[in-house]
Amino acid sequence: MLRELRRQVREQARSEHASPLGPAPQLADPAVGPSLLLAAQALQAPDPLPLRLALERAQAASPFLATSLQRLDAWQQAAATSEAAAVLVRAQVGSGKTAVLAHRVLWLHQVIGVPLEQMAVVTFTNHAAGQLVERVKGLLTTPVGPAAFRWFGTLHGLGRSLLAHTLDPSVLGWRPGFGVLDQHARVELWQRLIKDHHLQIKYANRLADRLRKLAAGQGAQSGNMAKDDHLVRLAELYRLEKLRLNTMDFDDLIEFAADLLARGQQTLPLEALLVDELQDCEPREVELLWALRQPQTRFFAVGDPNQSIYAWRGSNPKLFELMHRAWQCQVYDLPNNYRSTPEILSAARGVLGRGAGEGQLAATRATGAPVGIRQFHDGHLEGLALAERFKALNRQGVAWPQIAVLARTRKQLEVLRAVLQAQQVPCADAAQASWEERPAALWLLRQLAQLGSPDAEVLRAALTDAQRGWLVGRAAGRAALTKALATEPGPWQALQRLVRPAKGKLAGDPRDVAVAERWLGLLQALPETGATDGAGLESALPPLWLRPTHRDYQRDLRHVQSAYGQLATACLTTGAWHTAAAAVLGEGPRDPAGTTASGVRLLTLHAAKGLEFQHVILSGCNQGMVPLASAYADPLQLAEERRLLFVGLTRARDQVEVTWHTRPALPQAQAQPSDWLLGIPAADCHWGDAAVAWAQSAAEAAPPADATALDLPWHEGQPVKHAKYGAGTVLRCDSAEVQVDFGRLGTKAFSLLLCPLQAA
DNA sequence: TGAATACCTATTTTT
DNA sequence: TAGGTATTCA
Repeated sequence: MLRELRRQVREQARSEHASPLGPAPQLADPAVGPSLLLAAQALQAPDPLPLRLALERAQAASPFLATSLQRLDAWQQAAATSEAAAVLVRAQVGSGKTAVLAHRVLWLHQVIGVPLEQMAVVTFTNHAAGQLVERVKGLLTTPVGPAAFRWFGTLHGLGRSLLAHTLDPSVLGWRPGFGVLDQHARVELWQRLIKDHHLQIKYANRLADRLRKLAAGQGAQSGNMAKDDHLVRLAELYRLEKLRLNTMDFDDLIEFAADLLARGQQTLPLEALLVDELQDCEPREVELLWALRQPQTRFFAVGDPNQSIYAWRGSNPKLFELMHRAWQCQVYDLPNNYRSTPEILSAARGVLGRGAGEGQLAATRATGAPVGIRQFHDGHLEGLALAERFKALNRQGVAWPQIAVLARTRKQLEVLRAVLQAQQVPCADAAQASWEERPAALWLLRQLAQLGSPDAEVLRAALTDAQRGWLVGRAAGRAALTKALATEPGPWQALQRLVRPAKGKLAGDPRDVAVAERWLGLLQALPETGATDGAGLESALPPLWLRPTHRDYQRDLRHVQSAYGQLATACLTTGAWHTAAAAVLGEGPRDPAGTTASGVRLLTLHAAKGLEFQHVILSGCNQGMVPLASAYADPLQLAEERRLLFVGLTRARDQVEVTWHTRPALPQAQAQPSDWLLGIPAADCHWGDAAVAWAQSAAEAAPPADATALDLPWHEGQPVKHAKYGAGTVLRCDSAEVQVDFGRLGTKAFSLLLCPLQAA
């Protein structure tokens, strides 16, 4: 029976992952909601008698715990003190699930007598695990050492810990003391293998995705490939190389641990298994949970199917139901939201539509302000308005970190971040900021760091790099470059020959050649100007090495300029280019002025999960962004987009404002607000002056005069000066960008935010 | 070798 | 809709 259900879960998870089109077999319409079965059981209010008995037991074991339990509501108490061996807690948003989880740990430990060392408590992030441990420590009357929490952490952490200390990975060929490859090291290893073994890999930019699909048995074909490439060989080489280096990647930690446990060679002394955010577990993580649980292991999982937003990564929105059936779990509900105002919760329910089915989300707070819905011309103008709003809030005593701006994509946030910073609003660092997320800047810094000791191979790689080294390559033809590199004594000579061919005629687009020449000059100058001070640096580097027509040009430009600034600072202390670049690479990206750890938070809807703020702006909720236009192809995806908006709205304690743009910057977005905003009950929201604007939206193609006259700093025909290009004339200016004609030097575009122009 | 054509994908991310 | 990649054609 169990085996059969387990197979079902696995198959289902896989099939949903494999083909997001079409619902999995045997399942009801996902939009109907998580599980009517679960809902029916959970509707009954907790019986007071067992609660009283439970509190008495707690009192006998630990008066401190009993006091703390009494501060919970009846639903929370019932879940935390359940006598059932397997418990599922369906926690509505903001209903105190972390408190319940912490109290459950204490209940099991102090009342049932389970040693902390024999509990595995699994969270989704290390941050969440840390918070939980702190909470548990706060409920303990006697201090315990860190060893007690050896199995508190993420599933990856647990897998690693088990493989290192409890299980025997030598069965699989790995030795004790194995290392772990992070995402970046993994990519570098692939690249090295491809190079060393002369592998032909197509769609190399989608390599991770292709390898994952291959591992899932979905074949090696991709895109419009007619013939196989060396992907299968790469996968095998990668496996062998990991063995040789005695390292595992993140996926291996989960998979190997589950595999070894399933073989049953070692049995864990695991008395209790507690899981947070169950709805987000991926198939291989579910496998590990299954392998972890022994017959005697008490199981306790908390989650909210309404907040399942990772199905695209493989998590199964039906996991609650499947677990419930497989392990005959007792189900508890936490219906009371202690976070948000009734208006916010009503709006959140509204956007969930039919998916909210059970209607058990109950508000406990006093009435607040309605949800505001406002439109702006675009992200830039919204940013300016938000800056004033945030400053006013801050003057009224709202701390910066109590304000958050949420958007569907990171690209939307970048615009807002730039404007807010330009307006001196402190913004918190982007979560997980790393150079890996800034490929253009990373590439530049790497080249500079390497140039201290020019190495022909490094330079060759730089110049022929498919994504970033395109300039020189295109100016002369990449094949010609490769040939030149092979025939000339060194890369410098090869470059020179290409940029200035013997006949004296420049090859390729003159603009490309001009930039290539600048590059050449820069590269040649670098070793000599190693001691350049920071002051001259920014003007010494060409800002145009990126392709202006590239989709990510503005983003890359910002990143590169930010990296220049950091490099300039580093040069002041370390002196030489290459050491400064290496230092900057090591310290990670620091955004320019205005960025602090305690500023306004700008987050994607996904990244905002699990957080809460006093004031929340949901920015750019245009039709086509929320939901993303592509989600319409698949009802499962569409349901997930609804949950995503639900998550966004419910981050707010006091106030939410939803905004949309009459001139959205991204092509997928339409010039109208998301349809789903209409699901918000009229009593709970306030549509700015949108009614008017909406009616006008058809006439938007030619924006009204007052929209174009919005305090733009430059106007058509205005003479301007630029430090490098000299005198020019403004061709065009919108709220984002100004285009200037510099005559012989051609036309340049500048972002208004970083605009180095002066009026002539 | 280079140009033209065909096809696919776009977004979200922890460890 | 556009931009990137593979493939085909000249």
